Amino acid sequence: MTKKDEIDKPKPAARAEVEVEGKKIPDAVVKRLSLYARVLEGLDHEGVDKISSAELARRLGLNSSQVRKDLACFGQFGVPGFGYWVRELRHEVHRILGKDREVFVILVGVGNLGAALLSYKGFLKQGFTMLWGFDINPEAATRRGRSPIPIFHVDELDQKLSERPVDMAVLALPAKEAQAVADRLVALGVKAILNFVPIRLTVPPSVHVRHVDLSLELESLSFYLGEE
Amino acid sequence: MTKKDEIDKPKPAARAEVEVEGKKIPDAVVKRLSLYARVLEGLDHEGVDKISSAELARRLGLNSSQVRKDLACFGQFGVPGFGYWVRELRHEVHRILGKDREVFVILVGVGNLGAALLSYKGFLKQGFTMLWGFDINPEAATRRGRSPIPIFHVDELDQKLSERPVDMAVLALPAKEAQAVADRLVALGVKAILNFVPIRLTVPPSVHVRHVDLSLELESLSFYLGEE
DNA sequence: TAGATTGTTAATCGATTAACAATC
DNA sequence: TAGATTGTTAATCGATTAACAATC
Repeated sequence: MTKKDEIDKPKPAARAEVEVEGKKIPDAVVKRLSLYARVLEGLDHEGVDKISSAELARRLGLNSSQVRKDLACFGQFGVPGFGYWVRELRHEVHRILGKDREVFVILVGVGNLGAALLSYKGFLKQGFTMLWGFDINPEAATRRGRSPIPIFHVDELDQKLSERPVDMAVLALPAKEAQAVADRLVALGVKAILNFVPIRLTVPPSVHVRHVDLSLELESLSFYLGEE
Repeated sequence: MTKKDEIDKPKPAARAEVEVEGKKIPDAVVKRLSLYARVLEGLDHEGVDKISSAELARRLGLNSSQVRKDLACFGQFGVPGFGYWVRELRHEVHRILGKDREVFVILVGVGNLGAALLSYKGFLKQGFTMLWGFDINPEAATRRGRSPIPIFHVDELDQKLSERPVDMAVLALPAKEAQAVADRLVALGVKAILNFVPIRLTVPPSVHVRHVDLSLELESLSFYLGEE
C-alpha cells in the first residue's frame, strides 16, 4: 500500500445514504423531499386537487422523470394516465418526512448568529419546537437573543438532555468548541445536527449532519464577479 | 412535440457554469474553491510551506485526484514529485477567486434574518464590505439591526446604486417582493445574489444566484430521525 | 539516480434524463 | 375506446476516483 492510498482511502462517511425497506435513498433525494412538501402544501392551499409529474416538476424547477423517480423511492403514489392527487401525495410526503410528529430542537451557541437564528421567524416551521439554548455565557446570550426560549450554560447540556431527550441540535458556536460539543450531543442521543460552524464535524454514521457555511456561500460567489 | 416535452425542455438555466479561457468550470469546483482558500490560509498561518495533494485533500475532506483535477481547471501550480508551495498556491487561489479586490455588498430586507446576518460577525470576511441595508421600514430595521450600516428605504435602491454600483446583494425579504427586487438589482448591475428567500429567483444567466434555504435544511434533516 | 508526486487520461460511479410498455 | 400519464428500464451525462507516464 502506497502512502497515497493510505491517505485517500479512509474517506469520512462520504455519501450520506439511508435505507428505506432495503433501498438506499440518495441524499439528493432527501434534500428535495422537503421542497416537494412545501410545493404540495402550496398547491393544496391554492385548491389544486390533481397534478401531473410534469406540472409538479415545473413548479419545483426539476425534470418530470426525476419527480417520478424520486417518488418511486418510497412507493407508487400516482394514477397512470391521470397524475397525482395533491392532498394524498402531500400526506404521503409528510409521512415519509416524519412530519406527523413534533421534532424537538436545541440551539448550542447563542452568539451573533445563534441569536439571529432564534429571532428569525421563518427558520422553525410547523412541527419543530426549539426548546432551549445553550451558551458559555447564558446571561449575555439571553439578552442578545431577546430570548424566546430559556438559555442555559453549556455545562448543563448533559443534565437537561437527560431530563428530556431531543432530536436535533443547531450548532452556532466558535469552531474550537464545536467538535467537543458535537461529541457530547451524539452521546446524549441527538440524531441530527444542523451545523453553522465552519469546520467539518466527525460523527458516527447514524447521526446526520448538514453543514451550512454562510461565509463560504458568499465568498464563492465572488468567483463570478467579472474583472474590472 | 408532446406536452411533456414542452414542459420539460425550457429548464431554467440548469447547471451554472462559467468559462475560464474556453474551459467550462463546473459549479461544484467553484464551490470548493473558497474552501481551498480557507484551508490554504490556515496552512500558511501554521507555517506549513509545502503540501502534497494527498495531505491537502485530507484536510479538505476530498480525494487527492479531485484536488489535482480541480486545480488543473485553472493551470499548473504544483511541482511533480514534490507537491505545492502553500504560499504560492494560496495566492493563485486568491487570484482565481478575485480576492485581490474589495467586493461591495448590500443587504435587501433587514427583518429578523437580515438583522441577524448583519450582527453575525463571521458572515463577512476580509475583502467584503457591506455598504447599505434596504428595507420597507428603515427606522424599525435600523433599530432591529443595531445598525452598523445605514439602512435606506427600498425605494432608494435605484438612487443609491446609481451613485455607486455594487457587486453583490444579500436577499432576506418577504417572498412576495423578492423577484421584483431581484429584477431591479439585476437592472442596476448587481452580478451575484445570495438568496435567503425561500423561492426560486429567475435572473439572466450572467447573474449568479446562490440559494440558501435555512428552513429547508432543517426540515430535510427530520427524514433521518428514526421512528418512535 | 531513486523516490515521490504531479497533471492528465481512462475507468467508475451515480445522478439525471429519455423512452416506453403498462394502465387508468 | 382513445388519450394521457404513470412507474420503470435504458441511455446519457457529469462528476469522482484510479491509474500512470512525465518529471522534479
